[in-house]
Amino acid sequence: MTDRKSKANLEDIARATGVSKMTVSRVLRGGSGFSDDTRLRVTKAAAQMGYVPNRIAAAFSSDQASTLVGMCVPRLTSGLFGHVLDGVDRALSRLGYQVMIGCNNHDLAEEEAWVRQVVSWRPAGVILSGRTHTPGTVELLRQAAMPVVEIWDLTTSPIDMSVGFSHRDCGSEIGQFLLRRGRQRAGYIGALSRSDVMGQARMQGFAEALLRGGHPLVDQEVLHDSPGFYPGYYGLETLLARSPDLDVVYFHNDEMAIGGLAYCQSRGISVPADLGIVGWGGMEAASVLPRRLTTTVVPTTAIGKVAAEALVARLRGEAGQDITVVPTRLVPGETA
Amino acid sequence: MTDRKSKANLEDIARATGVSKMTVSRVLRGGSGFSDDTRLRVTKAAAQMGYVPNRIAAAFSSDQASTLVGMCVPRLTSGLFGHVLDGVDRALSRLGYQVMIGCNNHDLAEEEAWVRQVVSWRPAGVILSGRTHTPGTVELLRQAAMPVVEIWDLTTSPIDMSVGFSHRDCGSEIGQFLLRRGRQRAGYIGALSRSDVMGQARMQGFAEALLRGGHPLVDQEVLHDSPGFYPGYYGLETLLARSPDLDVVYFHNDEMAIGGLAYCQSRGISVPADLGIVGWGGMEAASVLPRRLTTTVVPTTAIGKVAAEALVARLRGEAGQDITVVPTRLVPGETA
DNA sequence: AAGAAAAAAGTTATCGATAACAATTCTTGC
DNA sequence: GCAAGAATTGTTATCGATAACTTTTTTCTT
Repeated sequence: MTDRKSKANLEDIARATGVSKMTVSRVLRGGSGFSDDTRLRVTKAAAQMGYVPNRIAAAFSSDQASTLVGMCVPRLTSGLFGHVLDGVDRALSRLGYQVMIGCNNHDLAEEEAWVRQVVSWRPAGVILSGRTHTPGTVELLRQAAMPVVEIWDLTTSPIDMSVGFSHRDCGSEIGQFLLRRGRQRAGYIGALSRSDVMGQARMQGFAEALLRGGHPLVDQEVLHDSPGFYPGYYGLETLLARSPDLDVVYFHNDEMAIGGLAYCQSRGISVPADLGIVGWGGMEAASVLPRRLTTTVVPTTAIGKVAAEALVARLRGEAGQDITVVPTRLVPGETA
Repeated sequence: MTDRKSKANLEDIARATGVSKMTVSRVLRGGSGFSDDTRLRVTKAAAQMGYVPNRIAAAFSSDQASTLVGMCVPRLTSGLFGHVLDGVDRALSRLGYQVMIGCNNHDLAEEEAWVRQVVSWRPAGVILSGRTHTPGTVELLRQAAMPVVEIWDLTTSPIDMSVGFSHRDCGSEIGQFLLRRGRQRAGYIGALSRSDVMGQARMQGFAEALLRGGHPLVDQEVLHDSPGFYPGYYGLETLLARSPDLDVVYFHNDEMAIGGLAYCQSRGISVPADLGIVGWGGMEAASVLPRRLTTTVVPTTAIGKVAAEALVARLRGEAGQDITVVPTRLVPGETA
């Protein structure tokens, strides 16, 4: 049974065991410098008194002791980032760290506000999404002098470390793939125009590949909306009204592409014969459609895991690379 | 330009401004008890020196000051919980709180381990998923004496507060609906049998409603797998092999139901004529299928938001109800 | 068995902010 | 102009754990 008193501390245990606070601290942290007999008595007393360590006090007394890691994603409702978060959380919680989340809604100012909050918790490290940040964000992180991992969009000049892949290359790869398949009049449907740097990078890589192949991008429709099914549906409607002769459309992501597929079905447009549909991301739903979606599968969980491990390696002073490529995979599917 | 020194503290600002630490603290916390002149000088100096408050120290010096809230979900990769998390994070970050996440993989022992970690951070409050917890979890939370919100599955005897709906009622409502539609030979496909208490509650409510209506559940297939598309696909295959005469199948969730739909399509089973398909959850993908899935839509974001607000209201000593029902909505769809 | 080395345990100072209380400076009414 | 009260500012103790250092005890070695 636990003690009535709501919070026992090291001193209480020390008193109960007849040793000093310091010895209790050493035992409970599992170091060395105490006898087996002492260890048994201390651990027993701690358990009996329902001792819950005070990490606030521990982190306060020693900067090294923080087991907090901040993790910021653009959207919490995206299936992809849920998997990234899962990869991060699994890796970190196994190693005794706790994850503080943040969501910046694809807004760099919101990201800075979040970083300011999280840095005030003196975390062991921070994981950010994307390679673009405000100067204030960068300054805050540099001052804090802790490991920082930028994930998702690879950068060759990270604040500290970078784990991910090139969005530009994703777009470029799809462009080349479509040219090889004989597509000549491609369109693009995007979302979140102002703020989504990474979607833009894919589009640029796509457009450049098409241009190099001699069949430049015919038209694009960029919605000021979140990238979901309905924007995909109505985006395609708008785009085709303007450019009915397209033979393939590259979407911002799988959800929008599935919306596009729904539009084609509703209008009797045959996919891929009349129109090719290509997504991005590799959401699970895309793989059980009647026709498997042509898309780029992103190794979400792996990115989270690798980022977490890189961060911890840095904390432990182990050698590791600053930049880790986690490659994506083009899945041909049956829609293009 | 920020100062060279990596971390300025209250004392540095006090020295630079010629006032006491306490006055600086008061100004930066935006209370009262200082002149406009002082406020200006202090805020200016703080900005110039790149002061980042130390929340560890603040939380340490006063138990009231923690702005940390723990939030534990069964799975981070579920589309539904991503929305719940989003609702929680939006509400809390707006009010100046930070969210520490956890994932228990539908395992109560993992939940207890997480609670032990999070309580050691002396958070302002905790949000858990589900109404079932280990005695250790309950004891830890009671000792910690802080607001606790149990979400997702409503309970009339919460540890502290409960926000959600009844899973049993969800199942029951679907059962009654199907009976009204003339279905008489229903099956059920579940997942995660041992640990998912909430899925079990839906199944029980479903089975009871069918029994009361005079057409008891014919067969069920419960997979020891995560509830995804493929388990839905193969689960239906197994179930129909055993009980080919079913006229409707209730799935653990929408993802599995969509997998089931894919199976029907591949085998030429006409939905809903030959077989009705019913899901649960209301994932976005379900609403853009060629045939809109019959399902129960769960107000995910709202639950997160209401839970966060209830927690903060409790922290502020405002009156509020301990139990809040956030109703689900049966969407008839076209698959049953 | 003495001395050296190793192991075990204790002491003291400290991290940065805040609560509670004390002291000082400003108003204001008469 | 002066006391009373309000507004502003300062002082001291404290939260719980840990680092760094010191002291005591045990274990070896020869």
